[in-house]
Order: sequence, then C-alpha cells, then structure tokens
Amino acid sequence: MPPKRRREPTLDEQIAIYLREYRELDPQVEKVVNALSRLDRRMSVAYSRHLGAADLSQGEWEVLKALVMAGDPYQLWPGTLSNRLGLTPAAITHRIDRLLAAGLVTRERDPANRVRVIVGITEAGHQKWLEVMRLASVFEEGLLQDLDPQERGVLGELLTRLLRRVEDDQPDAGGRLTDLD
Amino acid sequence: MPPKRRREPTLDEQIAIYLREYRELDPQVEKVVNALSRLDRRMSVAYSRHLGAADLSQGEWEVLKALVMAGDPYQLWPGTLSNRLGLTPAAITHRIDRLLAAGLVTRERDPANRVRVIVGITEAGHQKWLEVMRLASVFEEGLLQDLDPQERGVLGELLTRLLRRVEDDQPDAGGRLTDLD
DNA sequence: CCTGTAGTCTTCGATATCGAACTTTAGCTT
DNA sequence: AAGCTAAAGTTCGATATCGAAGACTACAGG
Repeated sequence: MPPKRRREPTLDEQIAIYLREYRELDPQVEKVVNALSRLDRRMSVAYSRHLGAADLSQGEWEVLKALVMAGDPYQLWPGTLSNRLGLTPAAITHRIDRLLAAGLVTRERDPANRVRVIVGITEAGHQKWLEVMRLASVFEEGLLQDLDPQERGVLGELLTRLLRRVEDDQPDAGGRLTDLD
Repeated sequence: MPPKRRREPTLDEQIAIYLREYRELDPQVEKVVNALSRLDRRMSVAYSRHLGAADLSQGEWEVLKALVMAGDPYQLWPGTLSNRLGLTPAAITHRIDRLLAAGLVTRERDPANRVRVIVGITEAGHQKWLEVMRLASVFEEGLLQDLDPQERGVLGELLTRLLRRVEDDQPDAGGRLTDLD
C-alpha cells in the first residue's frame, strides 16, 4: 500500500465534532453557513488572481460591477454603494478615490442636492469591467461545472431567498438615480 | 395611495442588466456567484455585531472555531490554519498573537520538528467559542428560517459540492496533529 | 560532517477597512 | 427667517491583511 496523501476532513466531519459539544445546533444550518463563508473566501482568492492581471483590486472591481449593474446611466450615490456592498461610507470614499485616479469613474456633486455626490463610470471603466468579467467568467463556470442546469437553478433560487431575508433587514431608499423625481 | 418606499432592484433584475452587455454569460452562474458573495458580506456584518458583544473580532473567532472543529486535542499548525481559513501565514501569526494576549490560545514549538509551531486552545478559549456560538446560532437560524428542512439539506449539499471543487485545488497535507506519526 | 535546499513561521512596509469626529447642506419648527 | 436636527460624505487614527524578505530548522548528498 503506497503511503497515501492525507486528506482534509470533510465539512460534515468537522461540523459533527462541534455538534457534540453544543447539541442544540441544527446540523443543516451549520453546514450551510460554514460552506457559505468558506466558499466566499476561496472565491475571493480566485478572483484576486484574475484581477491582478487587470491591475484592479477586488474592491475596485466591486464598485465597477455595481455601477454596471445599476444600468443606464450607470450612476449611483456613495451611500447606495455603501449599502449594496455592505461597507462603511469611508471605505467607499477611498475606493472612489482610487478608481478616480485610474480614470475609471467620475465623481461630481448632485445638482439636486449638494450634499449628495454622483458617482459614474467612464468608458475606460466600462471596458475594464468587461475585461475582468471575461476572465472571471472562466473561473465561475469552473466552479459550477459539477452542477447541471437544474441544480444551478435550485441553488440560485435558495440563495436568493436567503439574501432577501438579510437584505430586507438593511433597507436602502435608493438605487438608480433616474428612479428619483 | 401612500407614497411607497422605493425598493432595491432584485438580484435577477440587476444581473439581467449586465447580461445584455455580455451575452456569453450564464445567467444561472451569475446569480449563484453574486448571491454567494453578497450573502457572505451580510453574514460578516451580522456576526460582527454579536462578536463585539463578546470582545472578539471576526478573525479571532474563525481561529477559535477552526481549533474546536479540529477536535480533541484541539491543536493545529499555523500552516494548516492558513490553508483552512484561506489567509496568508502572516495574518495567522497576528491573529494568534492577539488570541494569545487574550489568553484564549496557546503557542509552542513542535517538539517533533522545531520549525513547526503548535497552536492550541485554552479552556477560556473554548468557553469563549461557546459563548459566541450561542449568539451566532440565533442569527443563523433566522437566516435560514424561510427554508424547510428538505430545502436546507439540498442547499447544504449543493454548496458542499462547490466547496469540494475549489478546496481540492488548494490541497493541504495536514489536519489534526494526532493524525501524524 | 558540511553545505545546499526546501519548508515553516515571523517581521516589515504598504494598503484597505472601520469607527468616530467633522463639514456641509436640506428640511423643520417656532 | 434663524436656529435645530438629520443626513451624506470626507477625514483621521487605529487595526488587519497582504506580499516579500528574513530567520531558523530539517534533511539529503558529497
């Protein structure tokens, strides 16, 4: 018998261990939340690799993505970005600073309310988003390669229901600027 | 008709927008990866609230959790922590420093190989883990409250399959120290 | 043995995020 | 209309993470 490489304990095994110490926990809940956070960490690492190739940090990419997802005219307030990305306003300010220096976004005061600021995306920013998206989509496809279309649909639906539950707790008045009077 | 509060666009709506600009993307894949990263961010924010009540940072809690999940004798090498948590060794060193100062873990050289270090959990650390777990489990249950047991099982299974796919790409030799000769 | 090489953790400098204080503007209240 | 209060971003100090360089140990080959 060749000396076989040691394998990491499975998630189920690891959870089983601490369930013995705190029996009130729901094993299925623990499995879901642990898998979720681990998956996100791995995804972050993978994305970072591709983003490095495009001279962009993960945080900067998130902002560009949010702007593209906002749709025409691709403008958002910092406060909306802060809510959607789940970051403090301070972090948004700095991300915008960097993207601005790179010429990927614009920042101007909102004429309708001079306390507000309008962040927009430049053509270069739009192109950069597309460039990264091409790289990222290869990884994303690989991540889901073991799931057939039906399973992908189910997974997306279940996750969306969880998301709705948590995002409703932190509502945001805003969205696309064009939605406003 | 009362002036109704504006609602955030749904994830499906936001994805639909950028699918128009890059048609090769698989809508189901995009839905899954976007929901995943957003969920994790919201969960982080929620956990942070509870952790603050226990005077612990999220990173410190992750280390305690990994040690408990390792099972008796609750010891891991920094390198294993680094792999399991998806962080650089440097970050692990600092987290251990803090936990050490708080008296929640131990750190000693491995007698079998003096390059290695053994990180263990103290009784206080174990108690702290339990304290946080009690708080966290309330949030976790709330997060999954809309899913029946069958759906929870399906979600856990699907996520685990994704996780296996990404974690296999970054193997780690190790695990519990007792597994070694 | 002695040296070279690989592996493990720590240190160091740079950057990103957070929480809190501050600035500016808008909208109310009297 | 003057001042109050609330809201939106920015600034500031503290902390966490990363990447790269460094220190130390084990092991293999001459």
